[in-house]
Amino acid sequence: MPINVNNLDGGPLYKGVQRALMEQLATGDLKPGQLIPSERQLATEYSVSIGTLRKAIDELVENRILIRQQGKGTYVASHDRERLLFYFFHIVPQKGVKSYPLVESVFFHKAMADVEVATRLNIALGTPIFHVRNKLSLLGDVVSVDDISIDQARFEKLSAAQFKERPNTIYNLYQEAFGITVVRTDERLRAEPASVEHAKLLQITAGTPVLTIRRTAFDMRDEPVELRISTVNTAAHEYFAEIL
Amino acid sequence: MPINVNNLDGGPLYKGVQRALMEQLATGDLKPGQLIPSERQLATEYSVSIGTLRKAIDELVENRILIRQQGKGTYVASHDRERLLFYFFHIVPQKGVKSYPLVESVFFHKAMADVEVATRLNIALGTPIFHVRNKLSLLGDVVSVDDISIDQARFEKLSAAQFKERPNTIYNLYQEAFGITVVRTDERLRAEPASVEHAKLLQITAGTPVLTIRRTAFDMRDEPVELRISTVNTAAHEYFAEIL
DNA sequence: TAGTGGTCTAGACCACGTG
DNA sequence: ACGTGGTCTAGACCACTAC
Repeated sequence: MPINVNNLDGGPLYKGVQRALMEQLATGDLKPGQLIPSERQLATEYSVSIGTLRKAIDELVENRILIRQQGKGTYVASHDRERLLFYFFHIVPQKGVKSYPLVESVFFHKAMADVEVATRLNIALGTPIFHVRNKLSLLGDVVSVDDISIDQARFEKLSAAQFKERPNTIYNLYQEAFGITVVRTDERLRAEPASVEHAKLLQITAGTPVLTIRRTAFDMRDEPVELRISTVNTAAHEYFAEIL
Repeated sequence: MPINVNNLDGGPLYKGVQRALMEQLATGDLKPGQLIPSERQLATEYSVSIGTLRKAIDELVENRILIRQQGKGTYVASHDRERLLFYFFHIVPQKGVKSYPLVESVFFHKAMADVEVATRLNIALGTPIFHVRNKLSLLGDVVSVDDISIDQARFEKLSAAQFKERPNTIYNLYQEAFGITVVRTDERLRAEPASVEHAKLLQITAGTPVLTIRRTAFDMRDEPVELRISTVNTAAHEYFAEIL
């Protein structure tokens, strides 16, 4: 049964196919880790040529929403450890090789959105949120304290236990328990003096310069999901980004 | 006269075409700002189909080495102000909109590579370098002091005057005067206490937390060109990066 | 009107993974 | 052997720019 994605909107045909696929992803019709139909099959379904269908998928693969594997098929990307380590975790040792951090929970609170959280998450001031604090260690040293804020309305029935017992990453939890996939983040960095509270957790003296990373995470519909403020001790580690 | 880029190497045909084009770019056969031959023309030259030729160009356009303009043609990218502001300058006001910094020269010295410079530029310790220091201001406030190190061997006869009188950016100078095009950078960020020297230039007190950005710039052959250490006052500005 | 890049077709054959 | 994605062809027509 052919599906019509023609230019009811005016744009190119392959963009229509792309939107149709994205819709299936956003609704959870196609789930992370799942194999999508073959290109020939999809081309028939949408009544487009194989070339056009491939062009639609090309951009989704570039954005790491789909993953092609020759001989096997095309998968919906999922938040496995390596993927997250590679794309979303930017703290590396000043000397040595990147590794995965040990995460320990400090607390799990209900709270209300302050100005910064409300602005970044695009919700009203005072909206109920979860405020989670984690400690991240590399090679035995605490290098970062993460303060995570998420809208309670988007994460109903989330419990401290889910946060503490999860075997995988937090983005993995968002994806598996709530169907929310983080596809993009933006990060704002500043140098600030460590607060007494953070200094204690980082085992440094208050006032020592620390790097703060304000990261807003966005889902497939480009709506903000999470604000995470990481307070990083850059005595032996640093933030690394490759541009272009 | 058709040119042969066939599988003497084994890889896909479009990769061969891509390498042939890259070679013309790296040698300066095709210069920044210049219009390259049309796709139909190139397809004929290299004896490939238009689809294959387009695929070769697609990746170069993604890497911002070429720029397509429908109706006009395909250009070699050049380091104009907007391009650099957009891709390589990451300091933005905490509140307000991104703008171009005012650059003032502090000094222009000959020096010798220390351990850090030698490591990053992949040259021997003590190699003669230029060490340039600039002040960057946004909206009247000094926000960054940039310490730039480049290998004297790669920039022969570079003068202080060239640095001070240039109407454009430094990368533009590299490109126009030395044929070196920066296509990629990596950046490492730390929070550190401001040195007396830097504090004075930034008009803050020594020891105040400042953000340091160690940026290594690479050319089209992926060889390091420049190490730039930016010391940034993040009282009213911040570093911004979009991930993915 | 002529030339450019942008989209689209309807195939063919190759390289890879799995049973 | 079969099905998958990867490459490649040889066109056609559209949208945009410039003259």
